[in-house]
Amino acid sequence: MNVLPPVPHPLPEPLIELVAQRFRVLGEPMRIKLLDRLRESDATVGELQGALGASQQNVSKHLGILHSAGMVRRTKRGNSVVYAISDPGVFELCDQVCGGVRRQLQELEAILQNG
Amino acid sequence: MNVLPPVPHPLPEPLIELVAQRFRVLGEPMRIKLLDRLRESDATVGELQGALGASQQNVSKHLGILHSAGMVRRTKRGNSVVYAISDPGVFELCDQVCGGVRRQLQELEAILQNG
DNA sequence: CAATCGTACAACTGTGCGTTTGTGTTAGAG
DNA sequence: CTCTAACACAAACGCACAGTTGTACGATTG
Repeated sequence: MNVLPPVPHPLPEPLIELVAQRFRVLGEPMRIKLLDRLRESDATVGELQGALGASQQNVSKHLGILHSAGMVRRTKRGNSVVYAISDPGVFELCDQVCGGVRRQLQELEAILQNG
Repeated sequence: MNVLPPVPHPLPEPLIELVAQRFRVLGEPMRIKLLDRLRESDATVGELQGALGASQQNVSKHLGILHSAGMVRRTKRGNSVVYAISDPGVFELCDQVCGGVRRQLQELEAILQNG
């Protein structure tokens, strides 16, 4: 396992592009829901479709995007395709953002109560 | 300091919306650049404009979005307005994503070499 | 007070992305 | 072999947002 050197500053242009792209992949509620559901357990397209109440084409498309981004893994099982999280780092990201959001909400609440 | 309870699953709809929105704010190269520059030190709109080679209106607009998201802080200093990072958690996010991207690039490289 | 600099705001245009609709492909059942 | 179900791929529509231009506001300077 090789250790990565620290992130350079300023960030080189192509890296910025990649980072922004990765954030953009997570900037869609449907994809957050898919990942959140997959966090519980692996699932087929049909199961995800039922769980989220979305059309098959829509689910499949977003799963394709998540797959292109290397966040989920595809496995054929009989007639179905099973999806699973392939990069656990996504969880930390989401948790971190969730924490940040809730911290902000708390601050807002505090302001509303004290002001 | 109150401790936040662990994140519930499945994520409630409004929280998902907020999380996605937050990711979307970071899904724009210009805003990543602004944050990356502000990481070095606080700066005025003019300074940021010069450092990034963008128009003043554009810089101001993106700073406004970052400010609405609570990621940067505004401070008046004489004739100018100084912007600064207000949520250091953004750094961890970016670093984490940077790490993830570079890890992926390394894997790709390894595949290309061994395949 | 007038002039200038820095900044924010509003209207407009173009484009990228999400959604929908339709079709192709593969695996299993009869 | 035919039929059906599950999934992926492709094209069209519509919306939301990034970028540009023009303008208005506030502060500093002379």
